[in-house]
Amino acid sequence: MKKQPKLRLRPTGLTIGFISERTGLAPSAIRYYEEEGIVYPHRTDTGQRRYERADIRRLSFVMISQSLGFSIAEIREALNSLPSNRTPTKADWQAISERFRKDLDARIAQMTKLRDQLDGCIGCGCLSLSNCKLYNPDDRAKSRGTGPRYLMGDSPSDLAKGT
Amino acid sequence: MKKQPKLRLRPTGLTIGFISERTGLAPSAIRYYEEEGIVYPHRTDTGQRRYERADIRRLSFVMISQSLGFSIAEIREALNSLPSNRTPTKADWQAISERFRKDLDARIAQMTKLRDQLDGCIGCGCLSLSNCKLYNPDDRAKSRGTGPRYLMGDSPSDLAKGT
DNA sequence: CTAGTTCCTCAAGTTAACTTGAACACAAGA
DNA sequence: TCTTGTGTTCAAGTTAACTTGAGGAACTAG
Repeated sequence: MKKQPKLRLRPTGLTIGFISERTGLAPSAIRYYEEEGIVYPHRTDTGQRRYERADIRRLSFVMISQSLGFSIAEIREALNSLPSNRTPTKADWQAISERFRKDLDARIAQMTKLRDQLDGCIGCGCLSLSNCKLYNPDDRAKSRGTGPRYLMGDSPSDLAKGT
Repeated sequence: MKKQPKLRLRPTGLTIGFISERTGLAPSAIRYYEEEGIVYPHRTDTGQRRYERADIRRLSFVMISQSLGFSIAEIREALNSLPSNRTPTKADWQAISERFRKDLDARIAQMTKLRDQLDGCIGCGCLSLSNCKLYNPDDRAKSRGTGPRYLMGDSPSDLAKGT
C-alpha cells in the first residue's frame, strides 16, 4: 500500500515531498516556514522548490525547539546565528543549543518556584491581595500565550503614550 | 487624578468594575470567562452582573493557573470540582491545587529530561533520524500551542477514519 | 434633571502557527 | 501520450484567549 519513497532528488536538489516525508512536516508547514524565513530553498527553472540535506536538520531543530516551547520568531532568531556561507558544523549547532538550554534552565527554575509557592499560597487568604508572591509580575511566566494578552500595565496604549 | 474605588457593592453584590479593579482583569476578560463557564454572576433586574467575593478568588486562581501554562478548558474542569452549593473552603482549594501541582511536577520533569538530551543530541548525527530520542513522540511535550497543530499521526483525518 | 461614568450586547478584529481548498502547472510512469 | 501524482499560488479558515468598537441603557453625582 505504501509507496516506496524513491529518493526524489534530481540533480537540482530535494523536493518538498521528500523533505516532508523525512521530517514528518506537512508541505504546507514547510512552505510556511519559508515565509517565516526559516528555510530558503532555491527554485527550478519551472518554479519548484529544491532543498538541501542541511535543511532537514534545520527543520528538525525547529520541531524540537517548538516542543520545548520556543516560538517561530525565537527559533528564526537563533537560526540566524548559524553561518550562511557554509554548511553548519556540529559546533555551530551546539552553540545555538547552548542558548536554548540556558532559557530552558531559567524556565524550569521559574516553574519550580511557582509550583513551590502554589501549595502554600493557594489556600491562604492572600489569594486576592496584590502583595501575594504569586502575583509578583516578575515571577509570572512571560505570556507565551496566543491572542491579545496585554497583562497588567503592558497594554499597547500605554506603550503608545510613551509612559 | 485617581478615582477612589468606593466599594461599589450595593446590597445586590459586587459590580464588574469592582471585580476588574481587584483582580486586574479587564471587564471584557471577565465577561469572556463567564461565557467560558468559569464564573456565573447573577443579574440585577436591569441586567447588570453582580459578583460575590468568592469570585475574586476564583478569578485569581485562573490568572495564576494561566501563568503556569494551563488552558481555560483545564482550569474550568478543575474549578468544576469545587463545591457548587457552598463557598469553597481552604481545603477545597488545596485539593485542586494538588492536581495542578502534579501536572506541574510532570512537566518540569519532562522539560528537564528534554533539556538534558538536547545537549548531547543536537550536535549528533541522529537529528534527522526517526530513532533519535528527541523524536520519541512520548517524550515530546504535548502541543500546548495555538492553531491547528496536528503533530504526526494525530491528524483529525486519522481520528475520523477510526484508526 | 442633566452630565458623566459604567454597564450591556453583539459583531468583528488580533496573534500564532498552520491547514484547507480552488485553480492550475508540471513531472513521471505505463 | 495520457493519466496520475506532485508541485505552485493565493485567499480564507482554524484555535485560543481575549480586545475593540458601535450603539444603547442605566446608575451616580452635583
